Amino acid sequence: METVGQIIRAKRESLGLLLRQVASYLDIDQAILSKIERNERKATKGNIIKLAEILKLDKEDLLVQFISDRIAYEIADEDCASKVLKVAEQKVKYLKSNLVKN
Amino acid sequence: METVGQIIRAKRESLGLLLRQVASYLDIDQAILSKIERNERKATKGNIIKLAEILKLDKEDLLVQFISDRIAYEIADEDCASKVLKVAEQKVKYLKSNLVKN
DNA sequence: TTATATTTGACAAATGATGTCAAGTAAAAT
DNA sequence: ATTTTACTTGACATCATTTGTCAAATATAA
Repeated sequence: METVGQIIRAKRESLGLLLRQVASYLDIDQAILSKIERNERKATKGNIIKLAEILKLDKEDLLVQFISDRIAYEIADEDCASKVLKVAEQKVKYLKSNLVKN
Repeated sequence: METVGQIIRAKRESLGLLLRQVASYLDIDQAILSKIERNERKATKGNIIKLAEILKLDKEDLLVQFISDRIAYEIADEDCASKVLKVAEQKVKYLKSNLVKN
């Protein structure tokens, strides 16, 4: 079970890119990218999109990893976590079906 | 598909309680409670726990509704929403299995 | 050692969450 | 029809979190 940070670091190193190079492409300090890769800071959605570009990763996949990381972290300490996810899925479906109408 | 706000308002009214009474029990201004009930503001976790008490609602159930509301709202605009939830579920399981060990 | 890459922690700025307050509206009671 | 009561609204204040910068510390490699 990989985190976004691990995915990013692995791919960055396999491409032989430096923190400073990637960070400059994202327009952030390399300190932040270093922290993102070690899950000490969270990326923004914009960071993720740019990362997918420069690291040649599938944007959709990376976004899924990113958002699911956030959610998992958010509810991991709840003992009703899996019930929460089931109910959330129903609510999302409901919201989406209404988006079409409105 | 009910939101937490709708659940709270329905139960408060069925108990014949006023916004001001419930709000004072939560130690917040009634304006906030009014907004929470109409989903214009989000409750805190503490609010929810106190609401379950005073409205005689099951605490676990209400928390599930509360957190799933948050998550659904958070990802409703993503078109990969249901994939996100599936991956999140796996990650939660993984995190939980490690919590036992550490 | 020297150079290069990464990490760390202190701090600043921007954003978002949480709350107060007072004036506004709506409905019911007098 | 006025007054009272309950609720709603929006402007604003305060506080916490997020997001970032910077420089010094630490590793890694020439």
